[in-house]
Amino acid sequence: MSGAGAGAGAGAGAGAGAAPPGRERARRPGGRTARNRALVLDAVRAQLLEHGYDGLSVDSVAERAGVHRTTVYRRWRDVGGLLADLLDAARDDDWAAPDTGSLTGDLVAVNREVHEALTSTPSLTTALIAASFRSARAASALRDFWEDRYRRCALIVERAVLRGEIPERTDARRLLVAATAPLYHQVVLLRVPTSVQFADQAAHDAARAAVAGVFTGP
Amino acid sequence: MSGAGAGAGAGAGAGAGAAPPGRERARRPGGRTARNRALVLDAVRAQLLEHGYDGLSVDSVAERAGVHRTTVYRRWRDVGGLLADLLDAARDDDWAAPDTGSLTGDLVAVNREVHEALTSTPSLTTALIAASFRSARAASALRDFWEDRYRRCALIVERAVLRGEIPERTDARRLLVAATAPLYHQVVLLRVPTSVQFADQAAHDAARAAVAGVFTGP
Amino acid sequence: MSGAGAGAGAGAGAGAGAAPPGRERARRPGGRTARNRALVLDAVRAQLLEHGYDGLSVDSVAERAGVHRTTVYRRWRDVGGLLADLLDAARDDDWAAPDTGSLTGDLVAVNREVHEALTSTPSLTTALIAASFRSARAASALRDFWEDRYRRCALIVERAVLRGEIPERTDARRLLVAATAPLYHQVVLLRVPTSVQFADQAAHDAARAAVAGVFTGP
Amino acid sequence: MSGAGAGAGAGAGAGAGAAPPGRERARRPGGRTARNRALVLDAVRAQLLEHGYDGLSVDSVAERAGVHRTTVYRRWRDVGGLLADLLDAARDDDWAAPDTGSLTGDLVAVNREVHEALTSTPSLTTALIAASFRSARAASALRDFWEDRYRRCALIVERAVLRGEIPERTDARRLLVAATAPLYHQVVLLRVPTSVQFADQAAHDAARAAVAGVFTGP
DNA sequence: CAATAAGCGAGACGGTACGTCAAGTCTTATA
DNA sequence: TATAAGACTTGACGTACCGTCTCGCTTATTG
Repeated sequence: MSGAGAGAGAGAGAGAGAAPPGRERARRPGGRTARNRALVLDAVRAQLLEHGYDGLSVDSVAERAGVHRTTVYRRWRDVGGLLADLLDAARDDDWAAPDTGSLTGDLVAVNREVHEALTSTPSLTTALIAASFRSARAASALRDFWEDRYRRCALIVERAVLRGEIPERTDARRLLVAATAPLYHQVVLLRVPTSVQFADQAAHDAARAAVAGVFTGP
Repeated sequence: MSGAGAGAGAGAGAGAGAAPPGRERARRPGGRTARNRALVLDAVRAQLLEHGYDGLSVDSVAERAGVHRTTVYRRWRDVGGLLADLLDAARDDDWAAPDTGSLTGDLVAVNREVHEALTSTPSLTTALIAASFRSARAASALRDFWEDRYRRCALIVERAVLRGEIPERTDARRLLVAATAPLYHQVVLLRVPTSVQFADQAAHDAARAAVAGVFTGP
Repeated sequence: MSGAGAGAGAGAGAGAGAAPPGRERARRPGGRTARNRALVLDAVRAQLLEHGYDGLSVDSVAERAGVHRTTVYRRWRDVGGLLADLLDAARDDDWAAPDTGSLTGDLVAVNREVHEALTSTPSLTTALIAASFRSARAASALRDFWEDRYRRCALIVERAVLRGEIPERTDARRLLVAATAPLYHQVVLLRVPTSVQFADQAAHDAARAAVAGVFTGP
Repeated sequence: MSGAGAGAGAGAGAGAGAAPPGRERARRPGGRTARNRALVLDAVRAQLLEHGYDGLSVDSVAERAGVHRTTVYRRWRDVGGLLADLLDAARDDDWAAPDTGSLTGDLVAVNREVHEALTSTPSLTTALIAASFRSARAASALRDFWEDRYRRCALIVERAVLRGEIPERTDARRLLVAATAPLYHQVVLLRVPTSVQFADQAAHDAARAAVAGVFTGP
C-alpha cells in the first residue's frame, strides 16, 4: 500500500505533539520528557535514512538526539521499541487512498506511491522492513501499519464496485494484494531493478483480472 | 518458486561433495579443507534452523563446526559469505518444476512448496531472507538462487502454452510472480497467519488471469 | 636509584587507597571502581613477576583480576596504560634516599637496592624496562619514575657537600648516574652475571671520583 | 662501545658472502640457499630500521625478502634467530678502537660513536636492544657482540698505560664501562634527550677518574 | 508554593561478537 | 632435499554495541 516511508516521515512535530502512543500513558507529558521523545524519534528517522537499519544502534540514536544512552534504554528498551514508536506515530496521519475515478487509475496511483517509497534511496520503508526481521516489536508495529493501510485502500475497491467496473463479490484484500505484492516481491525480495512501468503493469494486470472476475468466489 | 529452504536443505553431503564454489578451483579437493567446508556449512544450516539469523554469528558457527574462528574468517570473511556459500551449494541441486499436467496444478504444487518452506518452523528460508537484509553477499546469492528457480519454472508456462491452456504470448515471469508474490507478501512482509488454502487460491487466481489473457501484451 | 621494583611493589593497597591517577579526580573513590583498579594493578604486578613482560597481555591480566576484558580496555586502553598506572602508583610511595652518614655509605646502599631489584628473579624492574621498549606510555611513566628517584637522591649529594666530603660545585646528577649506570649497564644491557661486590665497587669508584673533584665544572 | 648499528650495518654482501655463522656449517653454501640468507638478513635490517623491533615479524621479513614464510621458520626458527644471525654477521667486521694519541681523545671518540648509534633515528642499535628483551637468542648474540667490542677497546687502556697517562694497575673494563655506561643509561633507560656534549663529558669524567687512580685496586 | 518522586545525565561494568594480526605447525607439490 | 604454497590452530588485539547498574541532580506535577 502506501509507502510506510511517506507516512512515517510525515513530520517530527506530529509524533511529539500527539498523544504519546504505545506507552500506557505518559506520566509527565510536558516539558523535557516530551522534547526528548521528539528528539529521539527524529534521530531514529535520520539515522535510518542515512545509515539504514544496521547503522541504527541505541548508542548512535542517543548521541544524535543529544540524549543520554540510559534515557533511551529506560523509555524504549531497545531498537525495536524505537521503531515501534516511530511506526505508531506514523499511523496517526491522515493518508487516504487515491481517488482518480477508475480502478486502474487508483491502483496505479497506489503502486506508484509504493514504488517511490521502495526505490527512493535511502528508503525508510526498506529499512523498516529490514528491521521487522530483527525485532518482534518492530514487526508487529509494521504489520499494524500495513493492515491500517489496506483497510483504508478498501475504499478503492468499493468505489469500483459502485461504478460497476468489477463484480460485486470481488474480494478487496485479494485484489489489493494482487496489485501490490508483485512490486514488493520484485523490489524487496528478488531485488531486481524495477522501473515504475513495472508498477503500472502490475496495477493494470490486477485490474484486468478483477474485471475478468478472478477475485470473486473461492 | 521452490522454497529456498527446501533446496538449501537438500543435504550436507551435496554441498561438500559438489564442486566447492567460491574458490576458482579447489587445490586440495580432499582432506581437511573439504571436510572443514562441509562441517562449517552444516553448522550454518543447523544454527540457522535452531536460532534463526540473529543467532548466526561467526563465532557460534565456528564453535559448532569444531573449527577455529579465524579459519571461518579466512575462507568466508563474514556471515554473509557463509550464507552465500550455502546458497551457492543449494543451487547445485536438481530441483525441477512440478509437472502435473495442468497449469493450475503446477502452480498449486509450486505454491505449496513455497508455503511449506515459509511456514515450517523454524524456516530456513525466512532466515535466509532476513539475512539478505543484512549482508549484500547473502542478498546477491539469494537473488541468484531465486532467479535460477524462476528460470526452471518457466517450463510450467511453456507447457501450458503448448497444451493450449493460455495464450502464446503469455509472459512467463509475470505469471509466475503473480502466482507466488501474494504468498510471500502475506507471510514474509505482512506476517499474517496464512493457510495453505491461501496458497492454493493465489495459484488459482493467477492461472485464471493467465487464461483470461491478462499476462500478454504490455 | 632505588629499583623500580621495590617501589612499584610497595603494596596493592597503596595504589588503590591513594589518589587514583589518570582521571582528573575520581568521581567515585569508593566502591567497585576503586576495587577494580586495585584488583587489576595487583594482577599486573603478579603477572609481570610470574611471566615477565611477554606474559603480560590484557586478557591475562583481566582474567587474573577477575574483571572483564573490556573493562581493562576502557580504563587503561592497553598494556602500556596498565604499566603506566602501576608506575604512577609506585611514585606515590614514601621512599627516601638512605642516610648512612657518608657519601660512600649512601651510594653503596642505593646500589645494593638497585642490585637487589635487578637481580632478584623474577625481577619486576627488568620486566618494566622490557616493557618500556614496547610501549611509549610505559616508557614515559618509567622515565618519570626514575626522574623522581634521582630527585630524591640528590639529598645524598647535598649532605656530602655539607659534610665537606666533596667539593661544593659537585653535579649531583652526574655523580649519581656515575654510581648507578655501570650497574644497570652490566645487568640490563650486557647481561653479565653481576655480584653485589660489583655494585659496591661502582659506588666506591663514583665516590672516589667525586672526592677527586671529577664531577665539578664542565 | 662502538655502536652495534655501525657494525651490523656493515654490508649485506659481507654477511651473505662470508661463512654462514651461527649454523653448524651450511650444507649448501652456494646457490639459492645462500642467496636466500642474504635476502632475508637484508630484509631484517631494512625492516628493523623502518619499523623498529615491533614491526619485525617473521611474516613481514619473509614478504620483504620475497621468500616464503616457512623457509624463514625452517632456518631461523623465529625472530630471535634472525637477529642472532644478523649480530653474528656484524661481529665479523674489522672495527678497531680509535687511536687519537690520548686517553681522553680515544674515549671521546668511542662515546661519539655510541652516541651516534643510539640517537640516529631510526636506530638499529636501539632496536636490537629492544629485541634482546624479547628473545634469549638475540640477547645472547648482543652480549657476545658487546663483549667483543669491549675486548677490542681494551687497547685504548693499554696504550694509555704505556703512555704513562694512567696507573699501571688500571682495570680496563671498569674504566671503559665508567665511560660509556652513563651514555647508554641516559639514552636507553632514562630516555632523556642527550646531546653529544653529554657523551664527551662522560668520557672526560672517566678519564679524569682514571688519572686519579680510581680504577685501580679493589 | 513547596515537597516529592519521576525522569534524566553521567559513567562504570559484565558481556557477546566483531574483524584483524601474528605465531607457529602441518601437508602436499614442485624445482 | 630444500623450498614454495597455503590451510590450519592458537591466542591476542582493540572496537562496537548491548543491556544493567548506581549515583546524584533537575524539574513537572501535585498536595
